[in-house]
Amino acid sequence: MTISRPDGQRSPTLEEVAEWAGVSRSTVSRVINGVSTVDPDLRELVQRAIDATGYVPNLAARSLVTRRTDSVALVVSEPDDRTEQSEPFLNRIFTDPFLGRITAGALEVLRPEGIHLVIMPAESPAHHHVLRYLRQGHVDGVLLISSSDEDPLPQQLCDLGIPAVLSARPGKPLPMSYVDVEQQVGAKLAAEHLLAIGRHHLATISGPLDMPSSQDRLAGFRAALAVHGHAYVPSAAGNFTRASGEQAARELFAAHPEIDGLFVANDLMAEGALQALRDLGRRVPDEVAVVGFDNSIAALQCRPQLTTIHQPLEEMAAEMARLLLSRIGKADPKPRSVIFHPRLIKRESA
Amino acid sequence: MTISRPDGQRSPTLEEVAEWAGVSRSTVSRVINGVSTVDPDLRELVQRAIDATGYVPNLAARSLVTRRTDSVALVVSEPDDRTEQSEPFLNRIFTDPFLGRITAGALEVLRPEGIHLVIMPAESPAHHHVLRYLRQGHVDGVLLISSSDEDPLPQQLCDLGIPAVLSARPGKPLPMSYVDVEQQVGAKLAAEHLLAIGRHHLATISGPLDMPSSQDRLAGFRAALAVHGHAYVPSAAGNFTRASGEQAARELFAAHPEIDGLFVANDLMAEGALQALRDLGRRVPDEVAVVGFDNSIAALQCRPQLTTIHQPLEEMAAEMARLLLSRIGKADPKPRSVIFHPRLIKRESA
DNA sequence: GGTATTCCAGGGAGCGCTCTCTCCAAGGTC
DNA sequence: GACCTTGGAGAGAGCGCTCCCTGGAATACC
Repeated sequence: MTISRPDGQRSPTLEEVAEWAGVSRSTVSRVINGVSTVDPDLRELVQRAIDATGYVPNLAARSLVTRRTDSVALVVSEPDDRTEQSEPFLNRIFTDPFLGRITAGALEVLRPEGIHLVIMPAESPAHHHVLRYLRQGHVDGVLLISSSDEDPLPQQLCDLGIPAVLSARPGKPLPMSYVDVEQQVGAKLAAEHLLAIGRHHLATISGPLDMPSSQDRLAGFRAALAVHGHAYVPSAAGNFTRASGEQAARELFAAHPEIDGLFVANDLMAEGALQALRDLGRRVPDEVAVVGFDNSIAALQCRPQLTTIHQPLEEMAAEMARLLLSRIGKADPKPRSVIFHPRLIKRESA
Repeated sequence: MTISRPDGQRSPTLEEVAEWAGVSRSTVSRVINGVSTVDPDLRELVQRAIDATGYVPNLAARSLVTRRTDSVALVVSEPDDRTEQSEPFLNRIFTDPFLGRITAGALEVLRPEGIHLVIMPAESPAHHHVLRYLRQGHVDGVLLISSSDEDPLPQQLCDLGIPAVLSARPGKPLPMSYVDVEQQVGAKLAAEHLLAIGRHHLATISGPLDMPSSQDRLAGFRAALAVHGHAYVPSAAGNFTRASGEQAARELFAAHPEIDGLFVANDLMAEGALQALRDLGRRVPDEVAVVGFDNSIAALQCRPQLTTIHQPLEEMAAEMARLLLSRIGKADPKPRSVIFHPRLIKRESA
């Protein structure tokens, strides 16, 4: 950094604070780091010196010796094969309420620990950029939001030995901690609710099929319906954006006009589907019942408001942060996973 | 950080690479940093040593001496007085397409320079947290998205002497670089378009009135209408979220059912207003014409699609990044500002 | 009263890098 | 051939901090 005080001089060092207080560097260091074996009078003297000089520890010097930076990265990753889409990656992740909830949940845990969170988008062509950032030791660990099966980032982080926690079950088995929600159970809740309100022609809009979570929701939905004798369930895949949900709904209803119950793999796409249904003149929920997934704020902003499957993203992110901190603290590399339970939130759309 | 190679040993140092190649630390350093005065053969030898050992420079050690970190922060700040709102800050900023466009624009400039961008939300109670992060020297400079007049962060960064660039004209005069768009001109474009399509009862939904940009858009709209003899212009303030736009529109139409032309200070609120109008049974654009602001992706996802005022956010962010880099490179602290031009994008809603 | 023990401040090494300075060798000049 | 210049490698200091170790003073123990 190039920090210089307003008057042009450099920011004070430990040594200068020590001189001000008439003590040794070590003593100031002890005060800064809250070591208890310091005489209270001296401690106060040093504290005054710190205040007087406006001292702030130099992070580079500190982390050179402690090998800690007290910050972790939230990396939002994107696989290769989806970069060609209409809506740019950055638009997508910064439009979906998902990221805000994750951030909020993680900060809830990290801030009290004095750990900073830096958010980094990592769309595919810039993967190496982010990887370099991580390898350089800017952060102590990584919260990785990775969607695709094909994403090499989890494996790479693993190889690098950087502590990391995943936001979902990895596509390939990997010795990493992760949190997840019971995707199949969520889908089952949706299926059973649609059946319970008397719908017979069910269909689903899934997420991208290279994502384990999308696969699980789709499989869970189909499995639940199979139990009730529904062998064939029309489906169309979107990419979790509103526009893709709208598009998928159009396709689905063009091919299967008889559909009267729709499970959509996230709320944003459900909102798009609602739009499509409105354009098609289908009344929701009278003619078509719609169930979303996420229970994001988008679900409340729809008309009609979305019945949806709640996943506790904030708690999940908080747990990710906790898992990461425990990995950073100890040298214990034993990966753990924590699975959360979804639940049905009944509103107007189904 | 606690990086250890998979096999448990620490990552290699310059010294080790030098030993591998049989040269001095200095030579390896020169190769790493692309200094030209190195024998090509030696350079290649060193390069092989780097590859073989998997060497990555230790950032802390480097920045301890260079006083550079090669990363900048994108800080999204929030003033004190707005934290009490219904929709949490993190939800708001990670739902508005705004941030994604800013990030994209900044990365466009920063990545080719090898500069990393870290995104940090800074809602008011956590200001000191972020400030500490910045003071510790994690970053070389700051791109500051600050909305309110009352936000102390610009002043604080100024006092700290951290290079920073603002995303809008600061509320109080400050020796900082900033970019902005001609807000008043944008509002004028909206006003004149609404008049041009024959609307006579105009109103506006503004942003929070503690934001200079909101004030400017409101003032610009009023001024343009005053020229055409409209003395009184009903207005209601939102907070740039969809829900607040919906709410504001309801209030406005309850008090002034005669409104036939509406200028909304951003697209997200305009989308909310469209929702309200639909609920009220007012046809857009036939009965009420609506003009938004931003030309965000949200404008395309509305029904009807929004006529809006385009502001080139990506280019503005890129310019912010350029201004910041020039401030970081040189010691020249002369602040500069760059003002962009808005333009009207005609679609369906007006 | 002498020795063992505890407590707490200071000294010093060293984290991994950059960067200046020095030095050597090769080439050029008169 | 003696001198100077230049290109390019190495040596060494030092960035600001932590942390181990040492040592002196204060206290406890026999």
